[in-house]
Formats: sequence, C-alpha cells, structure tokens
Amino acid sequence: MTHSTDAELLQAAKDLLGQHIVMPGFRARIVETEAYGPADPGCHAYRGVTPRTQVMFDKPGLAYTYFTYGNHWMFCVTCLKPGTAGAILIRAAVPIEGHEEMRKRRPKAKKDQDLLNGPGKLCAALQINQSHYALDLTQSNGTLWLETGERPRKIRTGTRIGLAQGKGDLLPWRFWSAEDEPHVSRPLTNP
DNA sequence: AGTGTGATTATCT
DNA sequence: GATAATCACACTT
Repeated sequence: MTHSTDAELLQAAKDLLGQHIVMPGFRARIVETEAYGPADPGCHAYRGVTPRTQVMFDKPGLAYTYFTYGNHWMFCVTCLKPGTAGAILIRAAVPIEGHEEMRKRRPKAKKDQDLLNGPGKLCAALQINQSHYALDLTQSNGTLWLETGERPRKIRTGTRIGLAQGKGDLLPWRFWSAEDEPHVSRPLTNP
C-alpha cells in the first residue's frame, strides 16, 4: 500500500536480473523475475503468517521455496525488511555451468534455452526444493546462493503470469532482460 | 503460433 | 473440499 515499499520491492526485482544462481557444479544467470509484495492479493503472504509464508516476513535475501500444482517447485528470494512480506519469484535463467546434468534432469528440453525458461523448469533442472527453504542466499553456503553478475543493458516489463488472485490489477511487476529474450518464459506478452 | 486440458499434492478454508 | 506464482502435450489455425 505504501509507495516507498513498492519502489523497494520493484527495485529488488530489477536488481536480481543478471545475478548468478550458484550451486556446486551449477551456475545460471537470472533473466526474468516477478515481484510479490504486501497488500498484494496475488502474494501468498497476503493473508498473513502461515508455516509456508513465514519466511517472507523474515529478513531479505532468504530463499522462499514452495510446491504447487501437485508437480512443481518455485524459487523466490525475500526482499523487504523483517515484518514486511515481500518476495521475488525467479522465473527464468541462462545456463552457464552444469548443462549436462541439467539435461539429465530435464530430458524433455530440446535446446539449452529450454532448460531454465520457467520457474518450475528452473527448479527441476537445479533440484531446488523444500530443503532450501529459508536458506540465506547472500553468502556462499556451499548449497545454494547468489553472486553479483552482469546487469542487463535494457529491462522490459509486463504483467504477471498465471495468477488466480491479483491479476485484475494488471501490475507491471514482471521484469526481464531484453537481450536475453530467447531464454525468458512464454508468453512474452500477457493480455 | 495459439488454445485447452490433465497431472497431482501441500496448503488453507 | 477447493485451490494453485506450472508444465507438457494434444489439438487447431
């Protein structure tokens, strides 16, 4: 509801573009993110603290992982001050290291650009799951963390994908790197 | 290239 | 008991 909080949230989403997701044997550059904030009906934390959402009320830089649609894990990064729920969904990345193992985990991917071009695909290829919940991503912890990368030259924005709640707002809270569009999830434009 | 639908389970009402 | 921040596949154009 407060403008400064929204600005902080959206800045966090843009700042994650270009950062590297690092795991032993794996490295990928983030090219697509989506913001979820307080006072946001599309955010899981909108209705308050639950066992699943509690990490979003903790400090910035933690992993919020959850399982959905009976099939898929999602990977988010918390981004607002303690007590204020906010998280950025990591929707797509470019593989840098670990292609071979990623392909084994995603045998249906036809090309390298299909390995990580969606939030569920990304978690499948990197095997991100409940074991990473609330992990501190701001330091090299030997498991899963983030490192500074190359900031994209141009950032494009759009409305969020796949929501049941909060899509009426048509918030332009989806961000991606213009020069990496082949690696971004579809659809690129969302009516 | 676009539309529609089934899969399958943790989470919350 | 209903729902879901998705994916893959089967269609149609």
